[in-house]
Amino acid sequence: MSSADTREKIMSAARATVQARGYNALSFRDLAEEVGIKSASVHYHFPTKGDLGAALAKRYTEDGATYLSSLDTARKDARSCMKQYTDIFRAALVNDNRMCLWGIMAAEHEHMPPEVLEELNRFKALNVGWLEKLISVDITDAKDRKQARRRALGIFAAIEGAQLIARSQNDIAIYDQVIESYRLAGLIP
Amino acid sequence: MSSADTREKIMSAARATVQARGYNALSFRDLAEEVGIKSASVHYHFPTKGDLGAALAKRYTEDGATYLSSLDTARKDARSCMKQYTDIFRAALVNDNRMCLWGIMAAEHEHMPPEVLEELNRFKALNVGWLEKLISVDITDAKDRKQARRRALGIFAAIEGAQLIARSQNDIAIYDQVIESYRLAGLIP
DNA sequence: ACCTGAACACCGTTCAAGT
DNA sequence: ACCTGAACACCGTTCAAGT
Repeated sequence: MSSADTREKIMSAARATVQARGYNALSFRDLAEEVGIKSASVHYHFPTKGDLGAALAKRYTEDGATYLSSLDTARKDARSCMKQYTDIFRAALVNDNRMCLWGIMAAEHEHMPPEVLEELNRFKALNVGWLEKLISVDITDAKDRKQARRRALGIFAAIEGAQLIARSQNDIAIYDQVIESYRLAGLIP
Repeated sequence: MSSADTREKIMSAARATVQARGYNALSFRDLAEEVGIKSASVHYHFPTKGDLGAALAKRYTEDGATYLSSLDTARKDARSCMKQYTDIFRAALVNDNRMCLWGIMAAEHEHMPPEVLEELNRFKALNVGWLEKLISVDITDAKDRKQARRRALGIFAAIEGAQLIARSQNDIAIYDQVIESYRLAGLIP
């Protein structure tokens, strides 16, 4: 088996664990056993836990960018597009009550080395940028543009919060209800 | 020094640490040193880390209930009341970028023993109940009432998300902007 | 009643040693 | 290039022993 394969196996096992139980719960020994090597060998691929965390966050942003750009936003109305978006976070909950990597790592913010925090910011910017574009399709006024940016930030924060509260009760219905309340209130299309 | 004093000192030191760095970062050895006893002695007061966590969550709910009932909601308009509420979460951020105990423990949900999860639900119910009351002062229609409950849940989730995103960048201005975007969008009064 | 030292199985990390 | 065993200082927890 090539080194690239081992590296990939480490990353995918680690990502699943972090989304399910958090960065702090990630153990190099458990990870090694899952992959079939010794814990010291994990350090060959990722010198420190922070390096692994940064690689996970970077990959997560890349995957997110690929997925968002694959969404068909041109021929759909804003509401359908927003549903596609909120369904991403919904899928994580359906998948064994997992959480968005950004959300869980942001909550563990104090344990994150600077490289990870930088990657988290990139992920956030990617999402807020996508949302801003979605909600400002027919905005031309400069003041409205600035408000759209902040609205997009608010939408991202609110969706992360919805995931957090639904996950804390392991109840997908709560996520759906909260998202619907955002729509009824006018926060999201 | 009485045992009650030691117990209180353990709890207040632990609460500060959890709000700043999370439940997982809480170390019985560090805690013991801060309080001036040995780590084995902490176990005398709180047999397991889960017991300590549950005690923290319970106290947090009690303190929250006391504070919320102290707020003057009778003679103020809804918007002023809501500002008093969002300022609670703002204060945690101002206090060394700390987070609401509910938010950080909800994110660490997988490490929480059942007693803690129960307490977290009580805290959430307390807050959602207070918010529901606030936003439904002049609602009589039954269908609107049900919507008010879900809206209150959404507001709580959105505020937790706002705290999470602001904290991840250690930037109180982000919190203010996101809260303002909620108000402009019509999610909160 | 309250505290302690010592032990246990865990953790991330390092490093010399293997192939 | 990739992996390993052994060691280090950490962790929560237990327990017999102290006062």
